[in-house]
Amino acid sequence: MQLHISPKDGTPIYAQIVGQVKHLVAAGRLRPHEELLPVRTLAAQILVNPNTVARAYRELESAGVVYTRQGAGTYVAEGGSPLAERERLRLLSVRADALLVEADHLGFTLEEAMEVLRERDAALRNERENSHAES
Amino acid sequence: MQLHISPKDGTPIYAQIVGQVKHLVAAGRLRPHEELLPVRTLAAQILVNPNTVARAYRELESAGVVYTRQGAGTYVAEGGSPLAERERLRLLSVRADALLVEADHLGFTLEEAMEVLRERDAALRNERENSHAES
DNA sequence: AAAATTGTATTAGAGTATCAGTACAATATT
DNA sequence: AATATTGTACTGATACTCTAATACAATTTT
Repeated sequence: MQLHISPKDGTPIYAQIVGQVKHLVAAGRLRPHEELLPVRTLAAQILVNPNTVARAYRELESAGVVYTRQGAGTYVAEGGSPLAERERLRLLSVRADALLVEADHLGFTLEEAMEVLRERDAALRNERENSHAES
Repeated sequence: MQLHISPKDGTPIYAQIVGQVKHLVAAGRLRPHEELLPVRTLAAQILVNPNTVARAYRELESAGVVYTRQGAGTYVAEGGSPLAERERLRLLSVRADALLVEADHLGFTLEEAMEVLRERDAALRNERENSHAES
């Protein structure tokens, strides 16, 4: 599991871990039920305190991205989180609004924004293909 | 200018102001060259320190959303910011990635995510229409 | 059963962000 | 020119975030 941490990036280390793991899961580089590195191992690898990794794992569990079994390990959860439809839509709308406001401000049309979205989606899917090929 | 501030929302007051003004501009409720409320007036309206509003206005100016003339006032800027194409694309891609990762995790397909995006865009445009009708 | 490995809990400290108080500078208005 | 109105700069107090240190609990392995 390759994580790239920038201690002085402004964004907290634990948040960087959360974001990158989410991205890895979305990209399929981490498959359901696959075990994440133990907190101490990952902590040693990226040179931070184990608690920092533990916090990231806790947040990921809250988000439904992973599940943990104390003494055993932390594993990638399967399927989407079982949230109510209304809540799923609300969460996605927040991101959509952010994208639209940013796009408008940057002078992109809706069509252009959607084109960018398609391209980024293709990039994500490409990562997924590569990761399957590797393993 | 109607702003809804939640002092204990977790997100800083100045950030709430920034976000809502950006949204208002994107929705056309604030037109180019329109004057924002003076820092003291808005501060009194939402019951915060003028400095907090001033900070928000400063951030908005850095973002190219408004321009300020000391002694005169703060006004909505026109057009998109004159950023390099590469930078514009990068900024939008950040939002797009966030949307896609979230969508994947929530179990939305790309098509569904794009549909949500269209709906939210329609909602934004609707706000715009209403604000024009009002004024 | 013992030891090793894993996640968890609690506490504390350093740093930073947030906001308020006050005084200042530039522009507009009278 | 004088006054009022606007944004700005500086300082400081408080609260909170982030990280680390240490000890604990549950599970797996030997």
